Order: sequence, then structure tokens, then C-alpha cells
Amino acid sequence: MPELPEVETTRRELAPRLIGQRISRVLIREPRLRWPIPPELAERLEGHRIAGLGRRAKYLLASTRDGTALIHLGMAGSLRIVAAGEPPGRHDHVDWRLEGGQCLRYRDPRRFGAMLWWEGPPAGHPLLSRLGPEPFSDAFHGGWLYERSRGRRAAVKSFLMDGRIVAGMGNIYANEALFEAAIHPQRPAGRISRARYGRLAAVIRGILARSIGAGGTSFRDYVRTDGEPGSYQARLMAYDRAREPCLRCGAALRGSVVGQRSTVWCPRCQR
DNA sequence: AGTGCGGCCTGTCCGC
DNA sequence: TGCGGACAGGCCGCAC
Repeated sequence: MPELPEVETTRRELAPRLIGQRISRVLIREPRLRWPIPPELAERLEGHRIAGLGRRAKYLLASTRDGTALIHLGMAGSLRIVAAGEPPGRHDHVDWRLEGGQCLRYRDPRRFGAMLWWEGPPAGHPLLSRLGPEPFSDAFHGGWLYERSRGRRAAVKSFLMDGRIVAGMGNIYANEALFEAAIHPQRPAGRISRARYGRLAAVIRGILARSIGAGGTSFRDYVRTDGEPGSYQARLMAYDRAREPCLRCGAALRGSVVGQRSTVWCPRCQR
């Protein structure tokens, strides 16, 4: 499923092929995503050049002179550039036809994603305005996590997956980061020291950077914009490895549900 | 304010 | 082998 590294990989691959391109026609075959695609999206985009392709959390932000299309890939979505003549598959819900015969194709089998239109600064959009710092921004550091966690009794894993704390941390990377930082996922967020949060912040940045460098993980439905799978899967240490041996100490990893999300940890390494 | 939970979807996996 | 049902998963929006 597309997590932050997959979304960032998608952005980097698409940006040089989209920026400066004029959209000739937007074809919406299935508007029923998480929220309906707004009817005005097509008319706002058609005839305009894509001026930039940004990212905030897991939202891709395709901007024109007049506004921004927010695109979320949900759990199983993908964006690819195809030839305009290529017949769409069952779950290819939206095409942005580009002048010159190429086509940006949005596919989302489970329709957990979104494609929305927003005029004005993207940061002001209700879905983005309350997000916490990006993991790679200066505002994200151990001190931030420490201050925000004081008095909180919820599990640190739930805390990490709260978008107001840090933008774009999904289940896979919350599991991986806590494993690497040797922090038990069920530990109350408010009972972790400043030093440990410093290490955790560094670990989060490191894992995400490595995964982006490798082109994203390859879980289930994710494919890169060229159709190739990502390559980080081999390096996942915890996620989806319940009952398998810890890659650090050999103990059997434990699996459970924390904050309604499947969670894996090493009972020996993580405290 | 913090916390927990329901709900949206469908491909995949498991058991019969 | 085929079929049905449970499950996963991001994350908003609501209830407490």
C-alpha cells in the first residue's frame, strides 16, 4: 500500500514528465472515491498547464495557475503515465489527457483514495491544515515528539500514526521505526524520555529516506509509475513478520492489534 | 483535548 | 476445485 515513501517516489518520477504539460481533457469514469470527485475538477484542470507537483503527508498536490488537485492513493491506488490510446482497466477511474498524446492514469481498486480540487494555498485545505510537521522538515525532531507526548497515555504507536504529530507515518513505518528504536509499541507515549524520542525521530527519518532511495516498498498492490515493483520489502524488519525470528536477537516476534492496526514487535528488544 | 471506534471498499487468503 | 466469509488497511469524522 502506498505509504509516504511510495507517494514521494511517485511524485519524483512523475514531476519531470508532468510539469509544464498542458491538460487537454480530464476523463472521470468513476467519481465515487472516498469523497466524490467534485464535478468542477475537470473544467478547472482542462486547458491548464501543470505548474508543480508537491506532496504533503501522503497527498500529492498537482498545481495549476488557478488551484491545486489533491490526490490521495488510499490503500491500493497508483498513478501511471500511459499512452492515450491504452485501454483502461476496470479500476482505472480517472485519466488526465495531456497534449502530446500521453495520459496520467489514476487507478484505485478499493476506492479509498481521493481526488479533490482546491483554490487557494494548499496549506489551507481542511485535510492539510492540521497536519503535523513533515518527517524531513526542521520542525520534526525529538523535542517536538517529547513536548507533544507529555501527559498522553495512548500507545506510542497510535501517537506516531496521528497525522497531527507527524505527517504521513503509516502502519508499516510505525512498526519499523519502533522496532529499530527498540521502543515497545504499547508503551504510553507520555512515558518515553526526551533522549529516546531524539533517537526515534532520527530513526524515522533514516528509514523513510532509505525507503525513498530504494523506490518505495513493494507491498501488495504498489507499483512504480513504470509498472515495476518497489524494492524495500526485503528490508522490512518487523511488519508482517509476527511469530518469525527477530532479525536482531532471534526471539519470536509478537503480533497483536494496537490502535486497531496490526502491530508486530520483539518482546526482548523493544521496551 | 485526547482517545477510541465506525465506516468506506475489494483483492487476497483461509477454511470448508 | 470452488465457494463464501473474514480480513486488511488510511484516516476522516464522530462520540465520549
